[in-house]
Amino acid sequence: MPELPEVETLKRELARVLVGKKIKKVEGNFKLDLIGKKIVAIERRAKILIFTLHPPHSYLLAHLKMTGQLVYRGLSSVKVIGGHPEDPHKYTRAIIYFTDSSKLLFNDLRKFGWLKLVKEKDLPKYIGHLGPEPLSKDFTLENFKKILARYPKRKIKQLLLDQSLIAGLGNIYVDESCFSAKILPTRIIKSLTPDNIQNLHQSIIAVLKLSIKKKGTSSRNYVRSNGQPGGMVPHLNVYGRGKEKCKKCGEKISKIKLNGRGTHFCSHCQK
DNA sequence: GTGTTTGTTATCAA
DNA sequence: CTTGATAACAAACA
Repeated sequence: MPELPEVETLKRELARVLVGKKIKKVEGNFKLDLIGKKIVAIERRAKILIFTLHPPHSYLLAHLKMTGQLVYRGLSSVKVIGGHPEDPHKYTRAIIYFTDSSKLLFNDLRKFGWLKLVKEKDLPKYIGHLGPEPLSKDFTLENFKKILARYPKRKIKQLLLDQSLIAGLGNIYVDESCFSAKILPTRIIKSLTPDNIQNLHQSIIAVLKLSIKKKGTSSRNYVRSNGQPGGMVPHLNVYGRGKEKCKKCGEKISKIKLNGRGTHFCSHCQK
């Protein structure tokens, strides 16, 4: 599940290799009129990648949803037995070729992800409703408190998943942030103490930063731009660890459904 | 055949 | 306006 750290990893890796490249050809079903356009910058907003193009005033947006991958295949002439992991396959939905013969593959097993060519004036439709970036200076403790105060009756997990309030968290990092803050994801917001809120604010930032450092969580489909997995899985405390032992106290990790989402926590460490 | 996996949006209900 | 629930999208996996 590509969430903020995974998309940020892709942004950084792809920016290094794609900025300055000109598009030669596009294959796939997304009807992208990109031929002759040049990538001049790559940004991220929430879980959306934004490729700034030249000529100006148009952008290529990418959302990987649950199983999308963006894999870059450079100029390596190395032959790999059985084929490169980055080569096109059954789930390759689009390929963008560059004039230097390198290419970018968009793979997506479940077809929820998308690529879109968007004019500048239409950008707000895709990113205008999003809340603050948790790793930006907009995400202050005061700001976070104000957001929470608006929805006193929600469960904290539900609020953290709402992209219009805080941008970029998904199921993995919400569960991990709650563990790190020692609060249950089921807690009603108005029951949270100032200490709880401060811990949660710091935990969100710390968990996201650690995952970016480890290049993201590859528990399912996510891979880095080179096709390799990220290194965050060994650092997860609760997500995907139902029935395993808590690393801190040894208690069995609980797994429940909360608002239709698999939700993981330690009932001893989190209150 | 059944349930589970999850990002996002739409829709309906209270 | 808030909130909660459900469906829709799709395909693999146990």
